[in-house]
Order: sequence, then C-alpha cells, then structure tokens
Amino acid sequence: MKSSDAVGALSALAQENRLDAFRLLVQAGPDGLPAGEIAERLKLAAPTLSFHLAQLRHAGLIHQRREGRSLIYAANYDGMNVLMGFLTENCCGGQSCRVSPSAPAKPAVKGARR
Amino acid sequence: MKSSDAVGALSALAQENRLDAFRLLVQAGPDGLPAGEIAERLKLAAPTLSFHLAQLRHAGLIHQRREGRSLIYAANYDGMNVLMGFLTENCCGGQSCRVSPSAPAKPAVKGARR
DNA sequence: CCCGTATTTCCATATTTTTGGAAATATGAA
DNA sequence: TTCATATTTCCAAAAATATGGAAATACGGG
Repeated sequence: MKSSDAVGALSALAQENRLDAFRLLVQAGPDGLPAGEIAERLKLAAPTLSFHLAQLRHAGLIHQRREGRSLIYAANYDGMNVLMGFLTENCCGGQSCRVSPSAPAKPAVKGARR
Repeated sequence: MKSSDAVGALSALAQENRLDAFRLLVQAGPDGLPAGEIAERLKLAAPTLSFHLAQLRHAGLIHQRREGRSLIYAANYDGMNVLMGFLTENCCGGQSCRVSPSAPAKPAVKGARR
C-alpha cells in the first residue's frame, strides 16, 4: 500500500457521515445494505449519500453489487485490513514496538477492556 | 473513544503532509524530533508545519515538549493504539470477525510481521 | 414501449481546510 | 537589555470538500 492510498482510505473514513456509513456496513455484515436504507438510517439526501459511498468505494473500503433495482453496499474487510496493516506496519521503525490494537506484548492492566 | 474523536484522529492522519510527519515521528521513536528538523525533512514552511503538528497534537496522536529553544515532537503511541482499537473494536458487529491484518481469531504476537 | 422505483451524475453553492508572509512569543546568550 | 534562534499565532487568499435540487440512468413489470 502506498502512502497516498493510505491517505485516500483515511480521508474516506475521516468524515462523520462516511464513518457512520462505513460502521453501519461493517456491522451489517457481508450481506450489506441497499443505498436507500443507508440513506434512511443516516438521514442523508440520496445524492449526498451517493457521493460519500463513492468515496468509500474508491478508497477500497466498501464494495457494491446490484440486486434488482437496488445497489447493495457492503464493507470490504480486506480493504480495511490493508489499511490497518499499513498503519501498524510502519510503526516504531520496526524496533521495539509496543503498538498494536488488540495485542500488546503484555496485556497488562491497561488494555483489559473490550 | 467517541466517534467524533475517531473522526478527529482520522482527519489528522488523512493528509499527506501530516501522515508523513506522523510516520516520521513514529519512526523517530520516543525521543522525537524538533519542529525545525521536521520542517526541513518534509520541506514545509514553518507556519504550515506548525499548523499540521497542532492538528496531530489536538487529535492526541503526538505530543510536544520543550527543550531549550526547540519544541520537540514525538509520536503518542497510546493515542495511536486507541484509534486502532476503535477501528477494530467496532468491526463485524462483534460477530464472527475475520478482520485483522494478521490474526483472524488469535491475536497472537502481532508485531512480529514483516 | 411506458411507467414507477432506486440511485446516480451534474452542477452551483456553502463550508472547511490548507498555505505561507508578517508579526508575535519564548528562550538562551552576550 | 539587546540580539539571534526557534517556533507559533494571525490572517487572508487559494484549494479542496460537502451538500442537495434537478435531470439522467438503470432496472423490472405491465
């Protein structure tokens, strides 16, 4: 993953409506949701949502499939993984790294939640 | 972490100059780098860099300390962890989650990759 | 072929973000 | 106190992004 791709993916997530949409899709699972329902749940005008979904899609974070008249959007877990990988991969200059979202070298008292 | 905090952190990283600066600091390690050197390496005007560092700092991704006349910036690994945690935490609706750059269900020794 | 539904593209406007010159602030030294 | 260095804050212009009405496109059915 190039740095510019990372910026693209981060930009896509760095907006309230898009982060909401993305998380909605992430939670909706592989089956995804039709654009209309996303718009309804997020209370967004159709063109506005369409614009945001296009951003997420272009960033490789979600994908689209047609089902009859509806366009179904679903999270692209692989794309998300690539981004997460990029963020952790370049951390700490490869040296003694204590960064990691779910598994510190020693899951001490601090990260006990979740 | 609130969704709006996540947007803040993601926005902070979603810009080429800031992502570069952040990664530079991440690789520089806990000792960090003075603003002047960051500006020089990234070839940014001082006010521009100052603006970007303030964004990263406000997002909790880096911190600042004074050393003589210099202001030293360093990555805040904890802040980064919180963001990564938020991103993974809300994925897959807590169900059968196959997301994670390297560890599907067993968050083993993550930092070992590459 | 025509109609209704679902969603997008077009596009102008509104809003937010980025940028760097000039001036201000902070620190240390002579 | 005056000077030089390091960096920030102020501010206004430039650039990028977000928003939604109107029109266009896609599909399925009658």
